[in-house]
Amino acid sequence: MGSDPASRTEGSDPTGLTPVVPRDFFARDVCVVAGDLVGATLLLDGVGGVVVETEAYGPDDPASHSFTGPTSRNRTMFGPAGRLYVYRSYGIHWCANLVCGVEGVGAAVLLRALEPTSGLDVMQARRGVDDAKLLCSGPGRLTQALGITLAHDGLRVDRPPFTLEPSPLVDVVAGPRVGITRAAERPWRYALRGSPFVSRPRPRP
DNA sequence: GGTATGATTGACT
DNA sequence: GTCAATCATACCA
Repeated sequence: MGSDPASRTEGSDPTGLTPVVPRDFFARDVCVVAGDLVGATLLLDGVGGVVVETEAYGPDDPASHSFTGPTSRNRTMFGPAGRLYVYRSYGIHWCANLVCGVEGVGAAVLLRALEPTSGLDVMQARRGVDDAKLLCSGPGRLTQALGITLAHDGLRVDRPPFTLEPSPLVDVVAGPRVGITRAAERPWRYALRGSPFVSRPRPRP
């Protein structure tokens, strides 16, 4: 004991060690978190890599699932920050988001791409491809490689089976979001500059 | 009740 | 470049 509660994550920690994710990391503006997540290392059961591409979906955002209010699908978005919001995309893929901001507002960061660093063999088996650039370069590919499904919806990303280790000092670039029709002009897509592992090489014209 | 849409991917021309 | 797969949700009658 004796450490500042504000510097610790919620819940008990049997190790007594300092958590790598500050408790308030996700309780900030969704665009700031989306940028700060670039460079972070995300693992699920030891499988994953470095986040190289994210997108922010905020309140008052016509492109966000939260725009029309809570539903059975998006209720996790309106819960506590730092949890996983998983939804089915195009009836085929899973997409993973990290809930941000003040509880009840409905903001989240879409994980769009990772640079694979751990458990390459597991990801290759799940994806059915060997090329590292095809393992996690896209929101649907990323969830398939890590094994994320609706079963992970609502779980905290800073506790097992997940680990998240943010990393400062990365060169982040921003551009328009991908694959949306509404509010498409907002530059809320963030990526690691020059990374060959992003889902699209450059922002769309 | 029906029908259109989508924060995607992979296969194909 | 085009297009199908596949289904929960949104919207309309």
